[in-house]
Amino acid sequence: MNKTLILVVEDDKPVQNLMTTTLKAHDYRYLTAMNGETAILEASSHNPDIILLDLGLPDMDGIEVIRKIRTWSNVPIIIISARSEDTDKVEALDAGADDYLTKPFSVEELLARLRATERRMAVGQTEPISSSIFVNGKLRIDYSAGCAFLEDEELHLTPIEYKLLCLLAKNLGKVLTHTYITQNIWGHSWENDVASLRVFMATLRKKLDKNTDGAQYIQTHVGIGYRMTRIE
Amino acid sequence: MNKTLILVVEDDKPVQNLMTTTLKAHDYRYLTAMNGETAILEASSHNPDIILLDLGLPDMDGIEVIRKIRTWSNVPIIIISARSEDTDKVEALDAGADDYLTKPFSVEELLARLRATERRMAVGQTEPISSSIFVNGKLRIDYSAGCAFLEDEELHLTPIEYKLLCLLAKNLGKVLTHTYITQNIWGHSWENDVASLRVFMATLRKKLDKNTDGAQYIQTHVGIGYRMTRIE
DNA sequence: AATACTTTTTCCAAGATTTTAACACAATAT
DNA sequence: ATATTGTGTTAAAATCTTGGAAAAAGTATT
Repeated sequence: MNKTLILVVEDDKPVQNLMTTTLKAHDYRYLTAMNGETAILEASSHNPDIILLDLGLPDMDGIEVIRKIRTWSNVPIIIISARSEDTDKVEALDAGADDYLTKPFSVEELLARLRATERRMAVGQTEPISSSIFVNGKLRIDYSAGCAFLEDEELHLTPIEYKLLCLLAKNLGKVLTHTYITQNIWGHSWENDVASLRVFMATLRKKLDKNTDGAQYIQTHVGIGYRMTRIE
Repeated sequence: MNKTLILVVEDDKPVQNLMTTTLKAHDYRYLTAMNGETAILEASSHNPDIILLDLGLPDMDGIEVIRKIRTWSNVPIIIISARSEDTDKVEALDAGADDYLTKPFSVEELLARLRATERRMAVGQTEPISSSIFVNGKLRIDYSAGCAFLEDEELHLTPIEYKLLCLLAKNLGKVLTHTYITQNIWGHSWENDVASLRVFMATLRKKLDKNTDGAQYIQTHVGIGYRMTRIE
């Protein structure tokens, strides 16, 4: 097997150097990023095995970085942060982080946690090779960039429309119930949510089916819910 | 899915109580052990989903417990220890632990780490691809996608028709009484329901037997009910 | 504060599904 | 053979669901 590739996201140069020299000394390959945007870019283009992420980045909240990456990947993310409050840890872990270390951290502990993470990965070595780009017919979704295209033309989608589209795309071919969809988007399922859902479906369809000849991306299953069908 | 079962290994009664009441309040099932020997016994006999392990046990070193359990199981082990030295953490993690919390710990953090662990476990077990697909002759039902096919052509079924088809399919070869069927579909069994049932059977048959030469998926058993027969 | 944009609510015609009713025919019992 | 009961089929009626317009409410931006 190949050497483990680690993406180090840290804007403080000295700390970053400490980490990279340590990694190099212990036979890891690594990439670096100094801010959230490049972190997401590197993560989507190089598919690292593990990500070490500092929460205090200059351009965006680290939590947002976790959320973005989790939209397409299950790569282990270990947070390394100066914030030691419980609430910070809880928020990061619930956003999708796998582990949380507070600075100043012990290099030995970091290495041990890396080994533990590697060991765990080796167990379930299935890795469905999730790409950060989804394609179906003329529709294309770039999860890492957070935008969708219809034959090279970018779709202007509102946040909920985008979420909805991703949900349907991730379950291509499956019929999703109203309840499942509303649960995923609003976190609950009240009477009115289904009415809202219908409106969003209508606008989404208007945007999607604008350019396609007859093709129907979203199908209704009366009394059940909706699904995205495979095209071509 | 079932509630997560957690084995709590802790010899200090008050701490153990704190943990178990917390777990109970958050909808976990749990087992307890006060020493290493019973911990290993419980782990092997009940196959918990996660183990919370205190390193300071009366009868043996917690590290030994980790090693023993790791000889046969990859169950996630989260250490909860008073020892906060790096070397302790490194030793435990390298012995096979998945995470390490030092006392006194925040209950919220523990819960967040449990959620993170559960999430990680759930990743690997996504859809063994088959299992949720039923096949009989030219008929195919994809339960997880919620749709049915007759020789690659999708059947357009209303919710009740689909339910009915699934009910028959799941009891392939068995005769189902009218009462059993109506109970399953409407939750009750009134006089009129059997009349409705006949109508649904008719439409279902029309859709099913359209494409098959002579084959009869659904058989009538006069005075009793219906059954789906195995084809080919 | 004004503006643009997004989300939610309300409504109803159009559409789809389910139920009911009617009748011919098949099976069974007397 | 005849009566009785059960079944398949069709069509209309009743009911429920959906799409989309339009307005109201809520947010973000300038």
